[in-house]
Amino acid sequence: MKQKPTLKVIAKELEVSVSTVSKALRDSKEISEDTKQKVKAFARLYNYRPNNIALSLKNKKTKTLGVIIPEIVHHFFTTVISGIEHFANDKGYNVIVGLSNESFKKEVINLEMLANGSIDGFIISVAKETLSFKDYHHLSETIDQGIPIVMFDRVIDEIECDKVIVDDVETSKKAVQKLVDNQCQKIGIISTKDYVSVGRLRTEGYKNALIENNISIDEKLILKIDDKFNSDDNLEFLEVQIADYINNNDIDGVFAVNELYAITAMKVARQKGLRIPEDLQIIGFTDGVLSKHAFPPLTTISQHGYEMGEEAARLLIDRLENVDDDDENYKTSIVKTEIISRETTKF
Amino acid sequence: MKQKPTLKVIAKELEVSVSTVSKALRDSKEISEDTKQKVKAFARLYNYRPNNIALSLKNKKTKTLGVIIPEIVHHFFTTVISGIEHFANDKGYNVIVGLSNESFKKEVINLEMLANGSIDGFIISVAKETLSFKDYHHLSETIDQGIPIVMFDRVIDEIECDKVIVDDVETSKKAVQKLVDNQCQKIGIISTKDYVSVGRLRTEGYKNALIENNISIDEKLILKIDDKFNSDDNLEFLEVQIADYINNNDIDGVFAVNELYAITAMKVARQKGLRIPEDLQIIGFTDGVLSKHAFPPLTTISQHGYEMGEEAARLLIDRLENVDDDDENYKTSIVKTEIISRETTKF
DNA sequence: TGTTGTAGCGACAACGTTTTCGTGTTGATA
DNA sequence: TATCAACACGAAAACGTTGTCGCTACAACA
Repeated sequence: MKQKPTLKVIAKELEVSVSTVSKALRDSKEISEDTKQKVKAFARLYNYRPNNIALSLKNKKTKTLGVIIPEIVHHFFTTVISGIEHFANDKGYNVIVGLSNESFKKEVINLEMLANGSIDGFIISVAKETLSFKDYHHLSETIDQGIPIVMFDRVIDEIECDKVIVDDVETSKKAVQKLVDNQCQKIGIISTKDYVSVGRLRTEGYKNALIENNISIDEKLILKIDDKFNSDDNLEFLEVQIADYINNNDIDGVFAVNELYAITAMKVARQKGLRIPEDLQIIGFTDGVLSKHAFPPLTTISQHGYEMGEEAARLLIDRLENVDDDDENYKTSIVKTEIISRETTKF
Repeated sequence: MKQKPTLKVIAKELEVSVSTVSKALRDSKEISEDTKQKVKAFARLYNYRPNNIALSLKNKKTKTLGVIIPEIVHHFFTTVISGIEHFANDKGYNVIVGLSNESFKKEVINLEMLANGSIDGFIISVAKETLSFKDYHHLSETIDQGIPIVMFDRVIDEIECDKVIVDDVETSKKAVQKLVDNQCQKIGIISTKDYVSVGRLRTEGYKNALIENNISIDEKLILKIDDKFNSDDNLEFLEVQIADYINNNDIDGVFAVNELYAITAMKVARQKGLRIPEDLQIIGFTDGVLSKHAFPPLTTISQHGYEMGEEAARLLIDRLENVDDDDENYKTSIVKTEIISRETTKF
């Protein structure tokens, strides 16, 4: 087992000082070509690499980004992480991932664990519990300590920071408009409780579309699912709620605010003997593997998670590397969405 | 913006020495109750937290695990990460994620980037490219430097380290046996090229099952897909290959070594007018969202990714925290699998 | 009174870097 | 020969911690 060599051991071996070695390796012109060659050869031979931790301590920068998300077993989040990783790695940053599991407490713990010097900044999508508790002290304190945060997807208006979102209202409106254009007479929405910002906004878009088409809003057609926590656990409960909803409202078009709701609606409809898209047209939000491989393939709205991730990383790194100039003027990037027409809509 | 206080500023403020502050906070009995109270109160007030980086440097431990996987947009890997995260966090470790994108070069870069002090050990599932190149120097060098590695899923026999796998051969045999028991007459397998260890092993299990049932092995029924890189890009190519295969062999049972292959086979079969499971029974390896929500829901083998992640983290942390005693006796954990019978098989 | 013990605290080194500043040796110049 | 710049290198500080050691003051003891 070869231990990693340090400057010190190289220095001792070559009978020069630590500073000389350091300078030689960084090609300082203070050092003669001769010594440089010797030091570099030796370093190469022993595969010297500067210790990141020591550099972090010295530079007060870790070149590491902390990403905190509700859950990782979720296609949208993984695409976002991919985007973050890609951009960050390109810029020489590492990514450290924390999972909140939709729990406020875990979110706080994760944040605190990483805020003690381990990372330079955060990219975060807040937990549902945090949203429902409306307790954001951990976030504002972190920002207060000079650690920048970029929020994406699930975002908090009250907190001032960079944000990356899709235009939920406008996008949802477009989706519902598509259903209207496709001759749907009775259009419903399967959404979340209002404390989840994206659910609220998408419902708003749904309403806007109806209003613009002079269709009256029927609150019975608005289903707000309450899945506070991990959705996988209460899959059956979800199915029951959606079955109830579909059985009690003879809708012929439905807009679901996420993939799972859409797929479940499809399943329930099939059990009820409805043909898709003839009897019921469905559009889901968030394009994931499920939508693509569903039968029939689901018409969805693509959020471009990868691009969101890249953009979030870009905003964060920009802020980290230009601390001085544009302080405090926070941006919120809106990444564009796209309707991917597949087979659960007539067109 | 409040900067994080350090021991030094607390010391200056309280007019004591840095060591006194450090000791007071760690409840050393060298310090009088009086001073302890004062220091602690002050620290609480200013929300003092020790700087992780400084601790890492001092202790030569980062309490961070590096996880390197081929891609994150993949349900199996995300469940593994969940398991790792959970166990690691419980033990006070953080997790830093690197993506190889199935590329040898990126795997090496990621490894080197993290091996310079940033992490205490690795958990890795190697890239397909690495497997096909058979170039493992980066892995052996890392181990040589005293940084332990735990491999999972895609594993390299030649490298000595802890490993977490499923018993691919035995599990696949069971799956194929199920098809035999379900009266399938002509059973095929959709696998990967042999350099992917899991593909090779699963094919072996397939053959074993046939041999045990005195069924002769027909190489034409063994399809070895060559998707060297990211599977999402050449989805169509995949479909063509599988369509060719299904159209040219009138199989009535097929075992696919992963979820995507199984789903694609189902799609192709449907297009051909085959009824599932009446005309064709399908079993997939790796239980993911796709299988669960497919239509009809897919019978699969669950790999228990979460448990694999936990086990990998356990092995790694065990090794990190007991460096002295059981050096060099590497374990390979085999986590058990389970056939989840859904609707693509008759029983 | 002199010795010993101990409570309470500070100085310092160490972890591995980078960087500033100083210093000794050379060779050229006045 | 004295002065000075250029060159090549070393010493030391700094980042924030922890732990060892040493020091002082005072109390207890012989």
